[in-house]
Amino acid sequence: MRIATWNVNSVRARGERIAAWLQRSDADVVALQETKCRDDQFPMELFTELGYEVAHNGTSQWNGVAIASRVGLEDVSTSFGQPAWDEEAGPEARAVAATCGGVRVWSLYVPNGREVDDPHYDYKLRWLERLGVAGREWLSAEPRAPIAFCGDFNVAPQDDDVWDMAAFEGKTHVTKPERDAFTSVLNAGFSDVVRPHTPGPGVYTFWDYQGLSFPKRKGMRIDFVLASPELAGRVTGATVDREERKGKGPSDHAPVIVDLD
DNA sequence: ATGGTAGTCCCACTA
Repeated sequence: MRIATWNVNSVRARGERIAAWLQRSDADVVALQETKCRDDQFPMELFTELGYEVAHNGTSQWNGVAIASRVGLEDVSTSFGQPAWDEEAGPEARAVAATCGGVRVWSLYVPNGREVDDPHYDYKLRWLERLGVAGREWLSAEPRAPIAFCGDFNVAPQDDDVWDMAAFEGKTHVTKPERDAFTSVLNAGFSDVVRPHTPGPGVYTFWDYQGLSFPKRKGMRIDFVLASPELAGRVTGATVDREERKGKGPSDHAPVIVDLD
């Protein structure tokens, strides 16, 4: 089975590329982030025509996450107890889960902290820490559960995960609290199953649209597949599809692909 | 040549 995660930066603006990529990549399950639309605006036919079922969580032009699967899609959920930015409005559309081919897949779009002194930074930390707590609870109840946390974590956990640490002085994505919050998810029993197959430095999943970042290789590795122990043991390979960042109208993120036994 | 982006509820905000 092949699973993937991809921040598409608008599913409507990138329909043609996404359909072409699905056929080229041969992914069985793909977790999408930043669909940037409501459920009623989601281009469902694009996926159903290719044999995928879709679970989408989108409430506005912001955020939006989905799972497309051609190996089944059961027990859809949008909550792991995550905090809301606005408690009255409820949680933002940043999480959706489904059981696909026996694997519990989560598509996650971790809040962008904006600036270290912005309230969104604390929101980001709380959101990630709650993910770790939820993961720990699930594995405590079922240690052999095959669970994949797929998504855009908006954290570069190691210095090798950005092109130049000096450029991140005082910036988000690389601060110790963010890295500690990311580590809290790892400590709950999840591991980055992509890095062993894509050693750095210089392997990234995101390149800003601004300033010719992609040709200059100024990228960041912020998109991950974090697997429970049972699932991690089934991983046979992983790649970052940086070719997808090229050409006309790419997302600013590349798809990340994991192969399972 | 020393700046050059792209998405959205369209021109202000998000990333």
